[in-house]
Amino acid sequence: METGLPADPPEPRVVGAAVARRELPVETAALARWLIGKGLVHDGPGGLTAGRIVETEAYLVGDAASHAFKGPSGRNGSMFLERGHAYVYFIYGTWFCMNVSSEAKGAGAAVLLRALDPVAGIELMARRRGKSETRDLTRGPGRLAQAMAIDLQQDGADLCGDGALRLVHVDGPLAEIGESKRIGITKEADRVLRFYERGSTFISGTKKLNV
DNA sequence: TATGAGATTGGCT
DNA sequence: GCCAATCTCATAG
Repeated sequence: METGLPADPPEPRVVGAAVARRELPVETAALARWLIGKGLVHDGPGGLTAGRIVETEAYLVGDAASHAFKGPSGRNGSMFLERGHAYVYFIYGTWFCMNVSSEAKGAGAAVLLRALDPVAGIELMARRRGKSETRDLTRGPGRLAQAMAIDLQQDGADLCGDGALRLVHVDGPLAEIGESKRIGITKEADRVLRFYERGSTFISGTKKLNV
């Protein structure tokens, strides 16, 4: 892999052009698909980390599997922000997961970021994760958040501004996108609302989920 | 006030 | 393949 590249690439692949809010598709599943291949940058503690989004899941309005299904609560408030804001939650007493809020203010829907392809700050990610295997740095929502230093401090952050955590455009060919059922849920388990970059080595779960 | 389930991961069998 | 770790919320008593 990557053996044909020059020894010292002059620029990272992240172009850095911020994603404007008006570019984001208004419907949640469309946003989940659109986010594949876009970049996530965090100018965080210890330095900058960035990755290409390669796996997402959509949690729609009126979706029984969504945290917003029963209305706003203390935890899920950021799901009700206008599209393009971060919704970060703490799960299983151990991990954080990051979502991008979708649709209109007050709607209550979001896209879960499940995996990244690391682009910048890989050594910093490895330190935060306590792991050296690049493939294990950002494969899965909990690992992704830990590698990018995303926690409740980023909950509610505007991802379309010039803040520390932001969405950006990335150079390169458009990814071929696969679809499947969502992972790890029991309600609405048959709905096809997971999107991923075909062939990426950073897809979470088993090989069957990357066809 | 108590209890159980949950959009996960890592370690052990 | 199984299970512990351990926070937040919803539901029940």
